[in-house]
Amino acid sequence: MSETTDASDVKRGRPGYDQRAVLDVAVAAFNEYGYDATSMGVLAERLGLSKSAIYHHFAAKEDILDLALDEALTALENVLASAAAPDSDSGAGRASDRLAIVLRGAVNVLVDKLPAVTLLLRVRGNTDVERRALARRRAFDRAVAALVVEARDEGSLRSDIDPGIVSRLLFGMINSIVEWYRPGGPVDAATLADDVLAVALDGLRTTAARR
Amino acid sequence: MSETTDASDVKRGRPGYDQRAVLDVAVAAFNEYGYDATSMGVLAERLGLSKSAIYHHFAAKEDILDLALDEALTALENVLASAAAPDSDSGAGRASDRLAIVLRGAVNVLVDKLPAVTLLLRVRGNTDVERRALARRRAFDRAVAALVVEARDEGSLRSDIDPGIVSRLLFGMINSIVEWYRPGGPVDAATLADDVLAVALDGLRTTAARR
DNA sequence: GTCTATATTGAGATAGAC
DNA sequence: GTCTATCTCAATATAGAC
Repeated sequence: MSETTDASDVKRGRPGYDQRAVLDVAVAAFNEYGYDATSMGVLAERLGLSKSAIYHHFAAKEDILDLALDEALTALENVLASAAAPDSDSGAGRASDRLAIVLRGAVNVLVDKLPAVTLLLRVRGNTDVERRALARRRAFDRAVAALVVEARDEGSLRSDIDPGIVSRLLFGMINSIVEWYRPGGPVDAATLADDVLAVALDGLRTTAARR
Repeated sequence: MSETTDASDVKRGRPGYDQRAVLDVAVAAFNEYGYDATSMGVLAERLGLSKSAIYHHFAAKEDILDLALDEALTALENVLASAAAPDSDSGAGRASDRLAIVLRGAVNVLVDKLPAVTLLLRVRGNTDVERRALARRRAFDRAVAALVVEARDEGSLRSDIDPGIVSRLLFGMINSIVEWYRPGGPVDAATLADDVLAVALDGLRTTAARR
């Protein structure tokens, strides 16, 4: 798995792909066509390689998926860890503050690692690789749901809606960003995170229009 | 396509499937494994039929997809039509009222036709059938986005967030319901629609916690 | 690190009997 | 409306040379 490469190894004169370059092209294709609908043949075409050359970098098609999913999941898990760490700036603050940190962090990860997270969100659980990824994703969701319960219990969040539904709707909103967000577009990650938090916490209705 | 069948034709003694019964089983499988990952072979297994028997009901695998997507899209388009009709109870009311009708209607369609809508939301656009479905879906999204603009312009919705982002986040939240909602579970469609509207319009934060 | 084969499996779909 | 048998093609993956 670990390649002894120096930095100059990335993007050299002729193709000469390394694992990372193959990964990026593959993940982009997976997101475009869907994992199953993407054959090693079209991957090879996009890379300008033969199919067999890809097998020099990955032992199997599913290993490409595995590596991409791990990238997304690790980033998300780090967000949770940083919000929970007592030594961080969020430390042992109010649950609602920690929740805001996690939501903002999730939006940032999503934008930062858009291809990998997009792939993760489409995993169905057909194979062992996919099931392992789903298990890690569910653990993340459970941790956020627990944070929502905490925030409600401390009085920061409304208590008239089931916290399970709240956290699902929250992440439904956040996760849907992968469907339309494109880097380099008109909206940056920070603005996007602000908007998500604004809608989620204060809603869309103007104060004038509230009954 | 149109079968001259009476009502007693559905579910007779021996298998004796009609198109609808095949459709339902197929769509369930498509949602479980993904369309591409679902072979006619496993479909046949689930139906207790041979592969070739399925071709008596549908000329091609993609025709099954086509019919299911049309079901979901027609239902969503009807929601729009009913909210826009000047003779309906929503008629030519305020844009925010019509928007609320559409959102509530979309949640109901989603719950009512959960398998078909789930399938629709996962379409990538690889084939003509999928591209046609995506085009219809985009038209729906555009109509809702226009309604959001109207509601903002009349002063009902906050104007500090781009209306394009607002409508995307709104439908991100609503569409994500297919990921976890299961009929017969603890929450019914009406409650769910109430919760979605409550979060979207008024937000999660308690009034006490607002700065 | 890449290539040209090729092995092997499983896919969607058809023919034609019952 | 369903079956068995089969066609055809494309998929993942491997062997072994350069």
